Amino acid sequence: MVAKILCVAEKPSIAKAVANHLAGSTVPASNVSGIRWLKNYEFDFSFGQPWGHCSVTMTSVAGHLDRLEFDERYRKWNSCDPGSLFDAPVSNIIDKDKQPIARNIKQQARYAKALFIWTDCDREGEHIGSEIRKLAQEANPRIEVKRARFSNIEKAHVLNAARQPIDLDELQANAVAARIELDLRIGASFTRLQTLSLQPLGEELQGLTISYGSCQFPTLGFVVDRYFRVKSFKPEKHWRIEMIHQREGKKVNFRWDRVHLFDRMAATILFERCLAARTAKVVKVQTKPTNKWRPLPLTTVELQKMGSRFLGMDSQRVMKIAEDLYTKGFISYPRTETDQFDRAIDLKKLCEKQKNDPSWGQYASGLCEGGFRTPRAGKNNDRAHPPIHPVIHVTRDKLSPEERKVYEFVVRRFLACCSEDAKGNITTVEVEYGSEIFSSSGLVVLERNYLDVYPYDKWESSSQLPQYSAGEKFVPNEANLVQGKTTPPGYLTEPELIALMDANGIGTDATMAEHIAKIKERQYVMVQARSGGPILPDDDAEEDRGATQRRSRGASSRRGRGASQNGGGSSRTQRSGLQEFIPSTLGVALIQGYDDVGFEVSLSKPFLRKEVSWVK
DNA sequence: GCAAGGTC
Repeated sequence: MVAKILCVAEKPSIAKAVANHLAGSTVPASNVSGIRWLKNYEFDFSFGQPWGHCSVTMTSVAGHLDRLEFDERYRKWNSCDPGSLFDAPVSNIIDKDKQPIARNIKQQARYAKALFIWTDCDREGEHIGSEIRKLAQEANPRIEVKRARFSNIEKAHVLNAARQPIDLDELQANAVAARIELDLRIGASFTRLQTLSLQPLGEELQGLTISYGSCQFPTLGFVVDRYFRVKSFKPEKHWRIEMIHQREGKKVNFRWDRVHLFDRMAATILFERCLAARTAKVVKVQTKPTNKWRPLPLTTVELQKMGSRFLGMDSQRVMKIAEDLYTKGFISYPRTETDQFDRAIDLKKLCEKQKNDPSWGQYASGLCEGGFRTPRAGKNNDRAHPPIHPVIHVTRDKLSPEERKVYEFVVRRFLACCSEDAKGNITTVEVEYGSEIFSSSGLVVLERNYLDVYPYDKWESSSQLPQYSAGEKFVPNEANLVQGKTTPPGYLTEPELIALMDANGIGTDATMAEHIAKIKERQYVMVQARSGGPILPDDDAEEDRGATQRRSRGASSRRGRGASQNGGGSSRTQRSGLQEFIPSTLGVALIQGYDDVGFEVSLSKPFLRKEVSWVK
């Protein structure tokens, strides 16, 4: 008799894709009673030894099945001292809406020889695998359990994974079990303690849930930390030498190599040497090619950052839309840390699918006709999902306005990844004036390449430098000692917060947006549109030019480092319209309160959480 | 009325 093997994936889309690959053709889906979107796929497949030719049922769960909860008598908020939640009995239950999924696995496991677990190859996937195993073994104690190791759903890779199964990683599964229990006990006990003891302190606190969470607090901590850095900022005076030369009707503003000095006397002495020298000497004129690199393949974190920067949506909204697009089959899985495409994915074919779009179709055609370049590879690979990319072409009328924005971004980003870098020439003129070196540069963009399809990056030719030749001397038209001062940082913006959470291991790509939404909902932080004010970390701001200055306005546009690779571009345009986070009195008080308690490890800082969720 | 992590 043919052996039966049960395969269970983490989500329906993987079950479907894997089933079709293993079967070699589209497998009909059969319904599972009690749950509309769950399907079973039945087909034959030859696993390697010892299983051989088998009859397979492929199905899935939808994330975790189990939920950890306190026993009945601890559930009411006033039923116990919050501290007792640290050792109150807890148990795993399966929510009612997940019961049909569990029932399906048990039914299918009953007559199966083996269970193959196809959950994502990450820590949570390992734990979900252990939940599936527990169910299967309840129905069939003798079932053999294996795990497929796969990092994408490309056919050859999937077939390979099916034939070389490994074992579940118990250590990782256990680490997640510990994480779940800690989060529940600490979250529930601190939340009850805070809410019950703080609410009576003020009218404004009535009815508020004053929650504590191992991720929400470090998230809030970042906002509060920045707030205090802005508040306690003391401007420092500095001085710089400005030198302007006019030639061919153009005003050339030379930058001082030292940028500025905080010592007035030193700056003055250097400035006087410049004046004493009278003439400046051109020491180097150099024109060299420069590139602006195309973007890296798209990760979740990057999608969220770009969303709040360019699409006018907060990170939670962007993720919601991206998930909808994924569910409809328009884009790939939107929760990924991977910024490198696997060789096995046919990227050209994906470009081809975009050929008929009225906006970027022509550009996509260009890629198909020779413009295609293999994308750059970033440093991250979660071995579970490819970078976010469009799966099929979708016409405008099938999308809501917000869906359209996110889909368009995903497509343009993908096409940009598959393009050539932008190319230009940068000319730098370096002069010696007194004892000091000054320089100025001009950029000519020669080939826009990926920029044509990716308007989110800016790289434009600057005004051109007049001719200079090495060795020549000239008398500057103006030389000034300019006093400026350092400017405070801005309040934290959403892309900055996401970057901090990412770098410090707070939350996962799937949950960072939720934590941000949570601290807003709890009224720990407020959001305001960034407008004017001391935003730009640019020493041109807030200059006090004093009485001696003759410098004309409008000549300062040459300050930018036109050729910086991967640079963020001018911050002024990118930052306008951005939201920034200001902590509420409550938010500040909570963070300060915890810091004042002086735990060995600060709960407002990310270090403890990072240790809990650290992988290897 | 609590957490964070999956996913539909």
